[in-house]
Amino acid sequence: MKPKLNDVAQLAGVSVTTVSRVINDHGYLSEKTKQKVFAAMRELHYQPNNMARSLQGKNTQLVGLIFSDISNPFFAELVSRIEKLLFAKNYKVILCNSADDPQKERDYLQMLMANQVDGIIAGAHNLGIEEYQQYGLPIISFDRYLSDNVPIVSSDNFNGGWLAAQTLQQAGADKIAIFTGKSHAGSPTNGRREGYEAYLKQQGLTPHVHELPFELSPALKTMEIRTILENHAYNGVFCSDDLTALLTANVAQQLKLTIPTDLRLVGYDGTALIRNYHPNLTTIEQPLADISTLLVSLLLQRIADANCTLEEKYVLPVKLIKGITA
Amino acid sequence: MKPKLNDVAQLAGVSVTTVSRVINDHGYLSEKTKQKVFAAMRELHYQPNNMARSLQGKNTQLVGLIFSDISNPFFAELVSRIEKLLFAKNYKVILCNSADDPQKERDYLQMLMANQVDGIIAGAHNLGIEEYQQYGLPIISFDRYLSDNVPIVSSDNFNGGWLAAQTLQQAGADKIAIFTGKSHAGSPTNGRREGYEAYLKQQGLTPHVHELPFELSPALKTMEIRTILENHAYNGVFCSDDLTALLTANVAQQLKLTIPTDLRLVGYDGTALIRNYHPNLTTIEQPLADISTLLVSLLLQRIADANCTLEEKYVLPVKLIKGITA
DNA sequence: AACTGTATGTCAAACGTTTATCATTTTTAT
DNA sequence: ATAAAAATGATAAACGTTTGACATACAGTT
Repeated sequence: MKPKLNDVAQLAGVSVTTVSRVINDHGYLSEKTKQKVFAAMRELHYQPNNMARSLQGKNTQLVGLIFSDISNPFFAELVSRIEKLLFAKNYKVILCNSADDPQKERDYLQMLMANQVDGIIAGAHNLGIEEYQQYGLPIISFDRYLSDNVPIVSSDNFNGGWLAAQTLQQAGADKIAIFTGKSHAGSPTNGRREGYEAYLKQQGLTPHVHELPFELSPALKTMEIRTILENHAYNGVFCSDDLTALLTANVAQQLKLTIPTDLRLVGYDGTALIRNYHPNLTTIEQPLADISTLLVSLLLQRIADANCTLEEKYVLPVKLIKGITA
Repeated sequence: MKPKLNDVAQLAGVSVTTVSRVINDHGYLSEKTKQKVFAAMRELHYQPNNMARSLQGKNTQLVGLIFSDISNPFFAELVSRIEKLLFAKNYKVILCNSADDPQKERDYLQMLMANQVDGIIAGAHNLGIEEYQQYGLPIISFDRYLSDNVPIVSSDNFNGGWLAAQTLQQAGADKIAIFTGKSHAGSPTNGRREGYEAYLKQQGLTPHVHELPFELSPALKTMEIRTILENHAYNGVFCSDDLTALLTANVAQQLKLTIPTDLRLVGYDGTALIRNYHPNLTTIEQPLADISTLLVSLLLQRIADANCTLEEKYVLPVKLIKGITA
């Protein structure tokens, strides 16, 4: 059996109370007993049972992370950063791939509650989940409206869309399309699209909006894109995420459209993966380091003081990454 | 406060015992009381406290996942799949990015123990961690030797290396290099390299091994690759992971080397990401679906019966994905 | 000698649940 | 009507830890 407090106490020749005091640094303790206790803990490879501790009212030091799917490099990088930051603060992370399935998301929420997580960071796609309100749990959202009093951290999507359109135009494009996800209220890609539309309108150009459902497989998406590019003589395309931009580049190559002479291309996200392995792609970078730092810091504030007042929205500036595609 | 068993009992007008029985489906229960209890649970949004349950000796239904870094798409996809499989079996996942830091890995292990995880799946890079043996916890390893009696699941690295070399040769290459990570005992990339060397030897060709340390940033790696390609007239390169293959393709483009006429290229991993967004890349696909299924299934076996005998090694077949780079 | 501060111990309650035991009541079958 | 089976309850112990109340012992100061 695993060693318990009692075993440590026996080996160290002290009482359980003393051992517990050592562990929690509580009350008077001599250096000598501390050392004895630590030695005993080491010898037995003792690990306090977190279940028992948190039953006592201690925090679980667990945080739930709900994202649609971390096999998407953007979320992978975000989750990786968040995990690192939280680990440094002595928190552990329970990972949830909600797969954009509201029921799964609901199940995950329940599960996280049952596991007594101290808080949740959510960046899932499902909107209007009333459950988020019910539990009085600290929650911070990335880029999605979940419910009132759940703060939202996001990049400046509007400005990003504007910047993308501007970049395309300045690179010589005048028939500029946007490939974006299905727009539903509260979705962040809306902001990107609005920024794009606003810029085009200001310049007297017509927006051309193509909605590619988020759930579409890359193969189907490729077909769609191919059809679109064949039927419209666009010379500039803004893709509201980098992966779609890669598909578009692939299609362009198939159609013998040279980038950036025939077709200019701007993506969105600018993960390390894209910057490192696709330095050619012009894209709008979301400040992932700042985003994750802010998400974590806000969550920890809420955990420390459930009633602390936070802003409703935190919008972080984006940055143009100049490649050669626009 | 959160509702507890007692509150549910009161509302349903039954005893705690009965509620507990309903929850655990234990003993005689009438349909009527069951419904009453379920209704009360719903009304209160009751969630059993998993901490308390597992203190009772119940499993925590928690599994620890230790990988070097999920911002690497390969691990992201693997972790994503594992999480989905485990969630379907009612397990939750605690994510650990060990960052290839032995101390962090050790800390994570401790932490997972303290959280009473039922088991661990590890694919971290650090070798010879004696801690793995100490705790009598079910562990399954991906592609790394951790300790005796920790089963290893991996793809057929040797055959993959062989296949890659063969593919390059059959595509017309005769000066074939390998770009691989630093080799240390127990590392899986060794197998890939050995397969590559074996094939070349069999064909009477000289192996050219270039070790690019795993920790190198993409920018530095790119420089290294550039130097290598400039100083050797290779017409075929096998990269022991797809990301390095992408870098090599980028460098080739800079050096005006046409792929596959001047330079043939084969990668390794074949994640969905690569297959979807880089269909041109010829690569060796690790069967991620099978790998994750097997990892999970072995772990669950070990959890169900700590003494069940498992093989030491499970080697899953790889598959050549024919792109146009070789 | 009396006091103070430091260091440890004993004991017990509490956290929320499970589970066993025993008891009681209701239902069903004969 | 009687026995067996089904349904529920009351009670308490257990899981491993924390924490408070209280007691005791010894060191160093006055």
